[in-house]
Amino acid sequence: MLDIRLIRENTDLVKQRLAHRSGDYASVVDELLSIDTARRSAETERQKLQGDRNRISKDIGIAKKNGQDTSPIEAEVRGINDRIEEIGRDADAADIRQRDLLLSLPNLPHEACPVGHSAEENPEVRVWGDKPSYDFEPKDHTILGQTLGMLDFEAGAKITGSAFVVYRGAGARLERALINFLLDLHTTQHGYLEVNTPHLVKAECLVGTGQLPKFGDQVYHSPEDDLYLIPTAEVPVTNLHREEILKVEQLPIQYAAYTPCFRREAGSAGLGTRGLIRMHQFDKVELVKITAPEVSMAELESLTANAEKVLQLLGLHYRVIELCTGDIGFGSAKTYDIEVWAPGQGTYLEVSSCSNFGDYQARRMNLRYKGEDGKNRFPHTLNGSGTALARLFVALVETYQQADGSILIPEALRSHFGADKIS
RNA sequence: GGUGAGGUGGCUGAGUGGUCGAAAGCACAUCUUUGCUAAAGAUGCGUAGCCUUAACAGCUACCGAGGGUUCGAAUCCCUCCCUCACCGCCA
Repeated sequence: MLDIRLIRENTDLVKQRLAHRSGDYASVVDELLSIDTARRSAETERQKLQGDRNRISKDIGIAKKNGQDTSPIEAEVRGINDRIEEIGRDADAADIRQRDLLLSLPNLPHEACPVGHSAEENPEVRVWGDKPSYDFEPKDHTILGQTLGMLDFEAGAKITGSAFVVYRGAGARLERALINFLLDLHTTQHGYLEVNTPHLVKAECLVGTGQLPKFGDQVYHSPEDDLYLIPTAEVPVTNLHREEILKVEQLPIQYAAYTPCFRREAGSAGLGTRGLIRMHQFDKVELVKITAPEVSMAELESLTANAEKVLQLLGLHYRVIELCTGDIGFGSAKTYDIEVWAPGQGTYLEVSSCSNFGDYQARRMNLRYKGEDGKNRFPHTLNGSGTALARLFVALVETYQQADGSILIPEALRSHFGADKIS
């Protein structure tokens, strides 16, 4: 959520930054400004009337004590109350409208975020390793997975539907080994605290991180309980501190969490979504940071490095790209994507998206910290996958496949997996 | 799911219709004094909005949430939520 005062006082700057995003928000800003003016004038009027009422009511109490007849002034207060109610309706309506508009406005891209219109303009930041070469035709993970009895897409479709999968045998074990490997790495080497959160959350959590109200059609919802299946651990983990005032000594807060993620993927079904690459449910280890504003950009770099370490240890070739203003997510001010090479696909797969949200999410969830000077401030929130499992699984089995159809387990994963190959 | 108790400021905890945004204590901050591994005293110390501003100040709202009664609600009424205890059920 943007600060209404920033919009009021630096309208041009706000419009100019938003203009770099895809989508047109100038008219929303204009409506916001006129609603804000109306809201404040109604609010001022209401508060003045409430002040009148409070004063006169006190007088009534005193007059009654003195045994005086108070019925004329009581009638006067009733008249004031009618006007308070009337003007209050305007003030409340404007307030609700203003909040709705603010929630529908995306974050301002940071000045460090490269300007561009679409994914084609995302600059490549760095590349690690090389594309592996094979003296045979590398197979797709769906072939490998089914041949080795690791992946059963038919069973997934049978019990739930398309874009759900059943991991079996070595596949299930590999998935579990990867989760443990990731959590162990981030908690013992990178200083994150492991948390294990509910997979169902209240609507306000999704508002807090930005999925609601705008992207409600992308999340699974249980109407009886008004609970939502989490699309990412970012939601429960970042909201752990919603409505709180943190102490400055608590910062930075660093959490790592494994959860399954549930996504409806409305409108994108069947589009280049072979195998594990785009599922309605997938596992992910998420990294979340809450930091002081001054250090958030540096923390984004370290968070991204923490995610990259995963791929380095597993020996997987990857590249890091920076999302341009036309491609960054709704709430993000700056984002790096990490894309791992999948030889069977002949393409890079996004396995991590590391973003600095600035104070955008903190404002939405009213998360603050008390600064050195005793003033309450909004901290910055960051998160990134560390990493998404399904696609990491794809890259791993496709990269380490052998001519005989077996799969080597990279050194770093062997103690977690308990074997050095799958055959 | 049942029964009972309860939800007040960072914490403890008063407060059952009128000058209560809320006593007192603790914690915290600044200052003073005595002096030294501490003590005493003074002052300050919630959140948000509005209006102003160089700053201060002022006003309004908030005592779990939402409604209601009233000229006036932390206080009375209704609904809901949550916490704790015991019982039931259960992985």
